[in-house]
This record gives sequence, C-alpha cells and structure tokens, in this order.
Amino acid sequence: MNDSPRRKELTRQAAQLFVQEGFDRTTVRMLAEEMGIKSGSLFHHFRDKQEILAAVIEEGTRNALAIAHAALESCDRDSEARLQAMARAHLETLLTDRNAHVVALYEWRRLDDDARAHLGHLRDAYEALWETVIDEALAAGLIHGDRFLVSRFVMGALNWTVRWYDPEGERSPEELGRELVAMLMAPRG
Amino acid sequence: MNDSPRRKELTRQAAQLFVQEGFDRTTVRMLAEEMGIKSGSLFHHFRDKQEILAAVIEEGTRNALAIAHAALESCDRDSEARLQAMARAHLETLLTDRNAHVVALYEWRRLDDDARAHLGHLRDAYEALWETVIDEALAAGLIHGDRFLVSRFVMGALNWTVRWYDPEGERSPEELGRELVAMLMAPRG
DNA sequence: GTCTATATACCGATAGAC
DNA sequence: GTCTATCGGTATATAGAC
Repeated sequence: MNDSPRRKELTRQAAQLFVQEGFDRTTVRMLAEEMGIKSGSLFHHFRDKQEILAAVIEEGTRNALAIAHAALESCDRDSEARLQAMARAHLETLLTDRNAHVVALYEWRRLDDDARAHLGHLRDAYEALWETVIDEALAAGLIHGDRFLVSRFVMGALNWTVRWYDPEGERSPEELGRELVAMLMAPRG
Repeated sequence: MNDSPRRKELTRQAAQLFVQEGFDRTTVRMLAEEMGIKSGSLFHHFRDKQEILAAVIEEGTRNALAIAHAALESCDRDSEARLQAMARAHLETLLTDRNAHVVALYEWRRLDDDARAHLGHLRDAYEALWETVIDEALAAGLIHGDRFLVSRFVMGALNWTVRWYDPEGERSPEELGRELVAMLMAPRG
C-alpha cells in the first residue's frame, strides 16, 4: 500500500501480537486494540489481514539481513569469528526483541502465493549469506559435513531456540551462539 | 472420552489434517469430511476440538517414545550407534508418515492448561530419553558441549527438518540422522 | 485518519430424530 | 453412531459520516 512511518509502527505492533498468539489466532480486533484504534480503521493502512502478515515478514527478514551484514563487517575475519557473529546476530533478532523475524520464520506458510513469490528472494538472500559463512568454515576445516545439510541443521538448531529459550534465564543469545559453534568444532581444531 | 479403535482411526485422520493445515485453520467440518461423517457426528467421539488435539498429541508422543525405545534396544551398544538410532527414529516419525508426532511438536502451544498438565509427563519422558543418550555420548567423548544446550540444539536441528525436507528428494531420514551425528563428532575421534 | 454501524460468512457446538 | 437443522458467537471486511 505504502510505507509511511505510521504503517511501520503498526507493523511493529502487529509483529508482537503474531509472535505471542500466532497469526491465525490474532484477530483484526486484537490488532486494532493493540494499535489504539478501532478495527475498521485498520483497513485504511492495510488492504487485508494477509497484507499485515506480508509487511511483518518483509520487515523481519530485511532487518535480519541488515543486522547479519553489520555483524559480519564488524568482526574478525577468521571463519570462527564470522560463524559466531552470524549465530549471535540471528539469535538476537529472534530472542531479544521477539520481533518480526520470529514471524518470518514461523508464519511463512500462512503467506498467500503472491506474497511468497514477492518475498522469496529476500529469504533466499538471507539463507545465501548463511551458506557463504558455512562454506568458509567448511573450507577452513573448522567444521565438517555436507554443505546443504550443515546449513539446515545449524539454522534449525537456532530457530528452535524460540520454543525453549527463557529471556529471564542466565544464558544470553551471545552465549548460545558461542556454544553452538563450539559444539560443531573439533575439540583440538 | 474413551479409546475405541474407531476413535483411534479418527485421531489418525485428524493428525494428517493438523499437519497439512495447522490446528487453527482446520475446522470441525474439514475434520468430519476427512472422516467421512457429518460435523455433528464428530462430537459423539470427542467432547470438543481441543480434545481432538489432545488425542493426536498423546498418540504422537506415545508412538515416538515407543519407537525410540525399540530403536535403542535393537542397535549396537556403543554411544555413536545409539545416538544415530535415536536420530533416525525421531526423523522417521516426523518425515516418513508426517503424522501425529509433528503435531505434538508444532501445536503443543494450542493445548489448554489441563491437557498440557496431563501430557507434560509424556513429553518429559521422551526428552529424558534423549538426554540419557546425549549424556552417554558426552561421557564417551564422542561429542562435546553443555549437556542441556547440546540436547536442545540437536532436537532443534531435527525438528526443523519438517520445514524443508522433501520426501520426493534423494535423502532418507536415516541418512539425515547419520549426517547430523557425523557433524557433531570430532573428525578423528 | 478514525469513527460507528453493519454486511456476510463461517466458526464450534447442541438438540433430537432415526 | 450418524443424521438434519440450527443456535449463538465471532471472524474479516465494507460503507459512509465526521
């Protein structure tokens, strides 16, 4: 529809509800209340509920991509540091804000065909970034295994943290990232 | 309500729909049609929609527990074989039948408080079984890392396969299990 | 840009005949 | 155990005043 600052703020609030309740159980009335408006007013900003989901997922994936890029640029060049930077960035987008990136990962199937086609390249870009860092680690002998499967297993281990991580607990997202990389590395290099 | 063979068959059919559509998007009318009856008749077998979900999840978790136990009893005693047996059993319940175990993992949050309390011990038993096998592998020096985190990461990597695995593809659940264990092991022991 | 009011459809669940 | 018929509630979305 557009991308006004207002719409962006509404998208941010929608993301929070989608994470808490899931997309299907979140009603437009709940969304409107969270936004401080009536449900009828919501459709001035979004064509329908589907478009809200697409906006949240686009925002979540773009943000994750930007944060991952920034993390890679500001860390050491060795493949262990880069792998940890990616894991840490990924976990922070998932666990610290509990924001749109969670929705992008867990509600992707709810997108209609048009939205999936439109957002597919963004998702692919993020996964491609992961695969380059995995490739570097494989080439350096830091980790080992099949390139495709290692990528999927690593992302699965990270994505599933949403289900069990306790923000009130003692472990930080950064610590989780370090532990995951350590788990994959040979004990003495 | 009861556990007649009829109800068990209906539960099996419900599981398939819950995996395909998700619990929230599956209507009682869809369930009834899949079962070959009218929607009103469904409530002769289940008190409400929640009870169908609870039945599916109980079935899925019991089945996974039974298959895991059987796999452990019929494999070699070394910790690598046992870890692979667990991974293979887990993946087969998730990927081969696409059945109730997927629902147990992905729709757990939709259970009401009573059902969660009732089924929690089953889920705990299954996770405890995983942790004993992980503990053995840690003690044997096969893998390394924090016991709690390794368990969560491994189960996350396995559970996420549901999202990307292609049953028509060339990789079997068994191969995935072998590759996951290989990824975690030190290259030269 | 937000409101009130409402259209239209479908949801889960029940009642009672057979 | 399954059927028909339907209740009461709530869902997404629209129309038009302000």
